[in-house]
Amino acid sequence: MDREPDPALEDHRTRVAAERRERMHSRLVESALLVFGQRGVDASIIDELISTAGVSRGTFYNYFRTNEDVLVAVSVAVSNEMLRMIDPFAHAEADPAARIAIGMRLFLGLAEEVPAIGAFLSRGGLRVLTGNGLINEYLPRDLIQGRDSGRFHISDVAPAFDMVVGSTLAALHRMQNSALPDGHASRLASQALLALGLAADEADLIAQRPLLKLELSPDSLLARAGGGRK
Amino acid sequence: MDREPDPALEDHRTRVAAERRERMHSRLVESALLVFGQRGVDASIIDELISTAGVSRGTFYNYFRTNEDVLVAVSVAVSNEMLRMIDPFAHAEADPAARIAIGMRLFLGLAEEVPAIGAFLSRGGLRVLTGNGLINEYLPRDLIQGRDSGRFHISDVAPAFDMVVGSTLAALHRMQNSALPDGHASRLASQALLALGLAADEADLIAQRPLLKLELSPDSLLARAGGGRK
Amino acid sequence: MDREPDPALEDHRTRVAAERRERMHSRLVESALLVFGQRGVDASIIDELISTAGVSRGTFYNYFRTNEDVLVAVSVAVSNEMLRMIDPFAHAEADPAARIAIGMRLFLGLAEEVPAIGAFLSRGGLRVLTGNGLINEYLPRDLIQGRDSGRFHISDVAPAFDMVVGSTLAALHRMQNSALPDGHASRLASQALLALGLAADEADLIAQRPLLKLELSPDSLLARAGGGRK
Amino acid sequence: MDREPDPALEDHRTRVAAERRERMHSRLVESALLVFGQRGVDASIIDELISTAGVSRGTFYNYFRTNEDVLVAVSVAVSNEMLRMIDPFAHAEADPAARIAIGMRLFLGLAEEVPAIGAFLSRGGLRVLTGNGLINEYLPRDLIQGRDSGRFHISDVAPAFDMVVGSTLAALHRMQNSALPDGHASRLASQALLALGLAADEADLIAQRPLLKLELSPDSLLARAGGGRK
DNA sequence: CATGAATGAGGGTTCATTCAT
DNA sequence: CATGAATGAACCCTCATTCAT
Repeated sequence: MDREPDPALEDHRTRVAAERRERMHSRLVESALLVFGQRGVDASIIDELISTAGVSRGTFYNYFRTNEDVLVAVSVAVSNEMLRMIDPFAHAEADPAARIAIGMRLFLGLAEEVPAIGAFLSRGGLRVLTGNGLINEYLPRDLIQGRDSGRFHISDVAPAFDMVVGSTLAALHRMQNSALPDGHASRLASQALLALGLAADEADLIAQRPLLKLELSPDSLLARAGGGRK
Repeated sequence: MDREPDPALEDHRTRVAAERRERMHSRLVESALLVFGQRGVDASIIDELISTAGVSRGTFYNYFRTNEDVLVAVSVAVSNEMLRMIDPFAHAEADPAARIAIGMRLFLGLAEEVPAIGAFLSRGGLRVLTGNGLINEYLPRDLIQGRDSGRFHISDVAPAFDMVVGSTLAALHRMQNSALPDGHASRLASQALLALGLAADEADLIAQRPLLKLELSPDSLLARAGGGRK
Repeated sequence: MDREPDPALEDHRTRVAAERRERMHSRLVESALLVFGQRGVDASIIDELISTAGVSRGTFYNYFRTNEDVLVAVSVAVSNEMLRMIDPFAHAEADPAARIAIGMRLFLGLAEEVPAIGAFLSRGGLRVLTGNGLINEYLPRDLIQGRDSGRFHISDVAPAFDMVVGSTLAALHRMQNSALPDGHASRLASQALLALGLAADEADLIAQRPLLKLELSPDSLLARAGGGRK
Repeated sequence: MDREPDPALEDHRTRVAAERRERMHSRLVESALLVFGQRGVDASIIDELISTAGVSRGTFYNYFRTNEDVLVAVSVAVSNEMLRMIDPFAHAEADPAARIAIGMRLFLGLAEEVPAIGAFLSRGGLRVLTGNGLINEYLPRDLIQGRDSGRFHISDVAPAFDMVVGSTLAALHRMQNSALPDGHASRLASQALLALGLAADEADLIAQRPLLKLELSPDSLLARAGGGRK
């Protein structure tokens, strides 16, 4: 007799509402990814974002408070998605050299496959790339493992990190003007392995191993953001 | 009060006026360098620029038309100044490997010595760095020479360019948060030489050669922009 | 699950629903009183009101339609509550002079006792005070009675009304910055009686009569709004 | 030969610029006075202000930064103007009783003469009235002088202050709905003098003395804000 | 050429109100 | 009835650019 009975109904309502919120959040993040890629990560995007996403001004403020908030959300989402794509392949390898080479190549491959991601990361540069764990977790771990196991001949992790990340980013930047020539990513990876102390023939071998084509799961941010297209 | 042509006087006037214009232009570029370094190359800077330079709004528009104009002017000025500092040392070397190692180290050294330059280039990233000939002219030439002479073992210039520039920029970015550890630049250069195909002991040898301290000529942009300390 | 009219049950349901409505309405009015007191009667309060009351946006609109609606409801509620407190004491007096003095003093006493009320009335000013019958009914009646009986020497009710109400409101305003000094209300009342034509010694006598402490009934708006302290 | 000669020209420029600034400031304050009077002192006025003043949005921000800034500026300007009008008359009187009566009557007279001022002060209430020295300086001084000289029989200045200010403000509020009846201000003043301890016949005599009509100097804020009109 | 007031487009933010669940 | 996401009108504020002096 007293109000609000039916806990099942409550649950249902709650769940449905949470899902709706989640979907709207994704929609905004997707649109933001596109806009940041086109206009740069420092641009004032709210107007263009809401028109791209087709929502009202007020809705934006129900999810984010500032431009910076959005940038962080997009960075995190991109970071998660890329790791989700790359990690399975990288972790199939026991050799840190192979993991690094595969990581570089898949990273550039994804950026090429999904231009929105490429543009976003290129515009964001090191600020976005090293600011949200996209790379900060896995790469140092691999470098340390390689050094400690004698696989790499490096006295210090930091310059090696700079070299791997910087090389990749420079190639990503190059890609924004014109498609990378065939083999660019492989050659970049091969150079990186050389720099880490591998012998030339082994570096080439590892960096040129055939790579499985990534499958974008159709509900991922990457797929929705225009993947498989151009 | 009445005009008497007097060609000599005319000339003098013209010359003085041109010098005044030149000084004001430099003053604006210097201020812009500082502001871009603090607020990023995409920031709206005119207000802060004119207050830093201590000139009026109208004066600014007598020298530049847009924000982008200023960015280009600063990029060119920085590029010229850095080349002017680095080139004499690099050109003393016949070996392209040594030139590249010296270039990377001096570049990072200058950025450390003159924080305004470091901040500006870090903020500007590849867009500024590769957009104004700062590096586009000298580095490819060295890479080609090294490849053709058999000094480098690279099949393609582009990945090598990406590696050298990207590594350096990543280190520059790292420097913005905390001073580079001793030897970081040398190790980075050594890695780069390794990647270009030099043997490890030679790469180390070249990358660790003692470096003369750069002298900032006191009227250079770099010196005025706060070099030598801060 | 199927409907069976059962009139008794119907009545019960109806009654319970009405009580629930009533309680929610009171809760909203209380919260609004607090918020108006803190932020001013012209502030946009809905957001803060619903969070203070702990209800949803939609619930608010089940009870009120506009900001102004709420202000009216609060004014009426405050008006009713204050009259309910003050009237018994005032009506125990036959002398209109005594009634006015007691009214002023109790009014200020209540505002001091229940800061939320004081803040609300001070923020609302004459607009709230003279807009909802809080005073419009009783004070003119007393002034007319006093004039007609020869107790007051006033030629016109309006200036006397302005004097009584204005004085009290100014004191209320003063109270918002720091507690009134002892005797302030009494002296104010004494002045008012003087102005109405009483002799000085009689005015003092009446205005300084000891006053019973008001008891806030615990379910009143005043008590719930933080009365009895702060 | 060197730039920027002619100090006379400089002076002229500077002076002209300062005058222009001054005029624009006045124009904005005038418009703000009107808008505050119509919409209340808590209203968001910038949009309406700039359209009333016929200036651009940016111009507003060249002179004020916030709504509150404008309110302060208007309060100060009104305060200054009113004092400038009233003071000469009040200071012609040696008797503090006469000064207070004249002050109350001229204040109300001005508010009636210049509806914009009346509306502004009524909307602003005690906050504006006692927040900017409009009254805080002169009234307490007169009250103290009257008390110390034995002219007034008051034990405390504060309640007397509240009575004078509160009465006047209540009358000002009344005036916003309909013109004050003839003699309202005089009767109010007479009551105030009674309350301060004067005898009834003397209070009446002083409060009913004929009053010179105020002359609004044509360049004053008051005149420009619609004085002499309705 | 230098100055700085004025401009107004562009973007940011709040908040009363609606409505599907 | 209660809920809270979505809406969009109405504000607020900045800043590149122009122009009279």
